[in-house]
Formats: sequence, C-alpha cells, structure tokens
Amino acid sequence: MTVVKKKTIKDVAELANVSISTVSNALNGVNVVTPETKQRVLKAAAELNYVPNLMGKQLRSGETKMLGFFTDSVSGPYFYVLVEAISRAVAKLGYGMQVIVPSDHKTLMNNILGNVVDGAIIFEHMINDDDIQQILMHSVPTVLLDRPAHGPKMSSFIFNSQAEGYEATKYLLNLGHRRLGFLAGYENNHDSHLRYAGFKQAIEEAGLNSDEMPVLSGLFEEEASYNAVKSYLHYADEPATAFLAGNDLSAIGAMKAIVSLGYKVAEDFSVMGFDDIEISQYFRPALTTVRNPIARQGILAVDELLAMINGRVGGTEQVLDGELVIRDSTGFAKR
Amino acid sequence: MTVVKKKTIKDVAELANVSISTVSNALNGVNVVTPETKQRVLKAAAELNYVPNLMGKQLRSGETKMLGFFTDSVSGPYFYVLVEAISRAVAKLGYGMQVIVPSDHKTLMNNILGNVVDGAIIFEHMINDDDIQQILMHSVPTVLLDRPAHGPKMSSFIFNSQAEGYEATKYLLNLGHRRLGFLAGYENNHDSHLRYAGFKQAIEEAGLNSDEMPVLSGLFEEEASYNAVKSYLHYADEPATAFLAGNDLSAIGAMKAIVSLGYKVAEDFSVMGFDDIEISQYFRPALTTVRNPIARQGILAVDELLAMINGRVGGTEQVLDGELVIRDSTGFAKR
DNA sequence: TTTGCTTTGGCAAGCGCTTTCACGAAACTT
DNA sequence: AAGTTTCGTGAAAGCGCTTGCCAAAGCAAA
Repeated sequence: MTVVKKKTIKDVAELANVSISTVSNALNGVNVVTPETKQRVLKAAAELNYVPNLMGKQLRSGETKMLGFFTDSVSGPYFYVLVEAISRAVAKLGYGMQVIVPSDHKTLMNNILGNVVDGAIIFEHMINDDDIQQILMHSVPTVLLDRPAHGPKMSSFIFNSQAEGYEATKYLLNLGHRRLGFLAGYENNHDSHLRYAGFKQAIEEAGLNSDEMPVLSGLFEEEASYNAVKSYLHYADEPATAFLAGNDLSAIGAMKAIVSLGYKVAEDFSVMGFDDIEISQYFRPALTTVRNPIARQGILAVDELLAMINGRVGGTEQVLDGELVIRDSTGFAKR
Repeated sequence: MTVVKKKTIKDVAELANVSISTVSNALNGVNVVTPETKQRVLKAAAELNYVPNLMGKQLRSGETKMLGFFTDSVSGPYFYVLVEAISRAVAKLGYGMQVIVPSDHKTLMNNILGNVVDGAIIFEHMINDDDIQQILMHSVPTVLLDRPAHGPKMSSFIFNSQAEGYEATKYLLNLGHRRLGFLAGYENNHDSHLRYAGFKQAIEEAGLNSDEMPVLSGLFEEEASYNAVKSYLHYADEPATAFLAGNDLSAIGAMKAIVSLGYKVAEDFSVMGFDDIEISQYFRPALTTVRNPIARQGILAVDELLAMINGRVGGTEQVLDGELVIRDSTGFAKR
C-alpha cells in the first residue's frame, strides 16, 4: 500500500488525455461527452483513486448540498429522536446532514453564515436576537426550533406548550385533584413558563385559586426535583395530591421522592411530566406525560428548509400540538 | 431590515481603503498590521456584516479545523453518549465537530476523502475493507470505532468484548448458576461473537459443557429477545436459570418475558446485559450489566485523531476494558 | 467544393481566500 | 550624507473546481 499525493482533476485529465473541463463534465454526468471519452475519464479517475475536493467544488458552485443542524449539546433523549428524523428526511431528498457542535459562538455564526451549509436548523437556546438579525441579513435559509421568530427565509416550529400545560392540568383536575403542585424548569425557560401559564389557566377555569398552588423548583433535573419534592412533602401540612413536572426527568425525580418517603405513586400522589422521553415508558410506575411530536418537528423542519433553499420565501411559524400519554403514575384523588 | 448581497473580503478592503491582504492579516490576527489600520478594517468588516466564506478559506488553507464523525444512524443510547463526549473534547481543543450522516455510500466516501474535515471518526459498520484501503491511500487521519484495523494515520479503539463476556459469565457462575443461556445478537456481529466466545471460555473453565447451554436469537432487540425467551421458557424441561443477553435491550426483553410468565427476575431467573444504557438503571429490577467506557472511547478517539492530524503517525489499536455493574436483575441460583 | 449546422472538447475566467514576495518609507547606522 | 535595516502594505499567484464561450471537427445539404 503506497501513500500518494492527493490527486486532482488535473491529474485525471492528464492521464485520460483530455482537458480538465471534459473530466468535470464526464464525472458530473453532463451529457456533452461521448461515451468513449467518458469511459476513458472514469477509468483514469478510478486508477488514480480520484476523489473530488469538495471545498473547490463548493466554492465554485456556491452550494454544498448539506443541511446543518446546529446545537451545543447532543445529550438528552429529545435530541437524538430529532436528529434521527432529520437525517432520514434529509437523505431522502438527496442532501446530507451535518450536526455541527461549534466550539464557541463565533465559530457557530461563521458556520451558519460562512456557506458551509445550504441551510440551517437551529436550536432555540443557541442564538440570541442579534444573531437572528444577522442571519436574516445574510438571508441564509433557516429553521428555528422552539423559538418563535421568523422573516424571509426563516421559519420556526414550536410546541404548543401552553395548551399542553392546560390539557395536562385538566386531566389531573378531572381525576379529582384539587391541590396541584407545579415543578418549574429553568428560570428563563420559555417552555416552562408556557406550561405554567397553561397550568394556571386550567386551575382558574376550574374555579380554584392558582396562587395557592405550590410552585417548586425542579430545574428540569431529576435530583433537584427529588430534593424539592422531598422537602416539600416533609413540611407541608396539607400537601398537593398531584404534581405536574416541567419535564419527564423532573417527574422521575418527584416519583423517587414520593417512594423514598414511603408513599405510593398514583395511589397517594399523582405525577405527570412532559416530553415522553424513552425512559418514561420503562420507569415503574410508567409515567403519564405529554408527548411532543419531536420526529414530526424534524421532518417538517427539513421540508420547510428545502423549500426555502429552492426559492420559496418561507417565514412561517408553525405550532405543533402535543398528545396526552396516560400511563400509571396518575390516579384518582383520594383526599 | 435590508437583505444585501453577500459581502466578501474585497468589499471590506474597499471600504477600509486597504488591500485585500491587509484585511486578511488584520482579521486573522497576523501581527504585521498597525493598530490603526487594524481598527479601520475591523470597523469596516463590522459595518458590512462581513463573515468570511469558509469554503474559500478552507480551499486555500487546506484545513477545516473540523473533525467529522461519520455514522448512518444516530439513534440508540450508545450514540449520544459518544457524540457528547467527542464534541466536548473537540471543542476544548479548538476544533469543531460535524456528525455527518451521508445519504449514500458515495457521499460518505466523498466526505471522508474530499477535504471536508481534517480527520474522521468512523463507526464500525459504515465502511468495508475496500473503503479502509481507500482511506489509507489518501492518508486521511482516521479513528475507527469498534473495528480492529490500522495503518499509518489510522488507529482504532475496540471494546474488550471477549473478556467482558468471560467476566460476566463468571459472575453468573459464582452465583451458583450451572445452566446458562446466551441471547445472541445479529448474525455477523463482531461483538456478539466475542461475547459468546468469552461466555464459552468461562463455562468450559468451570468444567461445564458449553454445547449444552442454549443459545437464543435475541438480535440485540427487545422484542425478538422477549419472544425467544418466552418460547424457550415455555418448552424447555429444565430451563437455564440465568441468561446472558447480547446487550441491555435484549436483556430487557428477556426480563419482560420472564415477568409475563409469572416468574420473578433475579429470584427465579437471573438476567445480565451489556452496555449499561441509560434505561438499565431505571428499569425495575435495575439491570446487572457490563458498562463499556463509551465516553472515554470518544475522548481517546479525539486525542488520537488530533495527534495524527498534528503529525504523529498513529496506527495503534487500543482495547478498552469494560466494568461489571451489579444491580438487581441477578441473584443466587436456587435450583 | 463550399456552406450551414450540430456536436465535442478545450480555454480561461473566477468563486473567496491566504500567503509569498517585493516595494517604498521610515528609522537606524556608519 | 550615504548605506543598511526594519516595518507596513499591496500585487499577484494559486488552492480545485465549474461553466460560458469559442474553436474544431464532423456531417449533411447545396
């Protein structure tokens, strides 16, 4: 096995005894080359192990046939469902996908705006309002996930978090619960706020006072939620009989706290989450939760992005509805 | 908000009243520009919202400061632990990472060899032996995961599957089990074969006959394993008292089968898996398994890759040891 | 043979950038 | 005052590729 200097289109041209442009035409299937010439070129290319330099190609043609999915973290169950859906949809349409995890903010923006990809799918918390202005100015086709912003060549898909919070709470209310606790997520999280807004709305509609309902800090984390619920249950005189957690992880923390105090989930305290992450169906008791159409979001994002790349102006803002998944962590109120 | 034509380095040069090269020098921190000139350039660049075209940059410089992680599927719990680890390690070293999910094999190879990334991390099943030869010829720095192959600029990291199979089996043997079943993975899977080899080795060492031990087809899937174990338990006269599954998913299928037949996991039948995926600790009973150092594999892969990019020849083949994680799905043999 | 048309392949420009090199001015040295 | 060094800047080459345009060649018709 010999390591050889990288071959260029020029080398192929020389070996096949044709011009560079002919090689390019032959290799790209442009139909202006006689079959014999084409064969000669293909043979030469194979012989030299020629692989086109995509940088050159892309610089010249101005397109990369790649969609970029920009994110800073790839952990979490939400993530890979999304990426899986996106990558399949993208491949079906003749594009490739790159998940780009940039080392810093500048690299991020350079990658979005620097012609590395033909279009970008961007996670909510990756960029700020200034960045959005930048992207708009450069008119890079973009789809924003979980962040409502739009403009020409920029669309967004968000979950209907308030409605979901409302529906979830109503479900709990219908089970007879009258004292409900809410386990909030991060301080500034959009979704957490909306879910709480839905929670409040349902409470008020039922004729109850939402200010009397305890709001615990769960931070979207299992441990923080565990601690919050445990100490709450310890000190509360007449504790809530049902908890709506900001997400499934938080709900799992709550359930563990309940069990650790010797109570039974569903029987003594109902718990509900959001997201329907994979664990939720395996955990015992299996978690009642609200499932977001994550995969659908990814597929729609790709469709929208490709439409924009191919000339449609875009600029829509679509709201995706969730779905109640009732399992074993919720039950009728006994008190 | 006005959409403007894409600005190039030339536009910045004109506005700042300097040459193109001076702009380049100023922007890239090359220290041959007077502070005043540099300021002027920076101001002009900001004013024009200039973002360098990475294609041009990379074509010229021949490096992308990007590492590529090539995979066809991004699902599975194994995957995102790995990507998370890789992306963090990469960012720390001033590189970016791209997870590239190509639409077809040709695209894959073009992306690996077409100067899109400075180095590649490739999953076992993505490429065949010919591809490896190709990569070697083009001397693209590469790290192979779970596939033992190497050469100049090509290293690999594999798990010590046989030793893990051996240790897991010994653990079961020490619990007193004398009839052990093995739930095999895919037909041609390297890891599955090695795990079974370790299984056999431990059995023989204990003075038992490995040919008498039932091998069920679990296909690394929950459902297939469920069915295999259920029908086995149904028909076997003196069934095995412990099952070593090819992976955790398979083990979970086995446990569900056991429960569905009215037996108790651990008490009636012990079950063990491989991988320690996230679900395993949440499932009840929590699964005894063998944890592979996935994150460590990712970090080591990045280190090795960067070393090769920076000139080291590489070509090592490193074996990573797993670790027994004992939880609640295994117990002493009662029969 | 000449003319007009189509087919085939080659030339050269240029995508946006970095980098080498040379030039001229300013700051030194003798 | 003349030679030498230092330093900032710009001109231009060229990374590998595609593509518009033109020349050559083949062929049919006149």
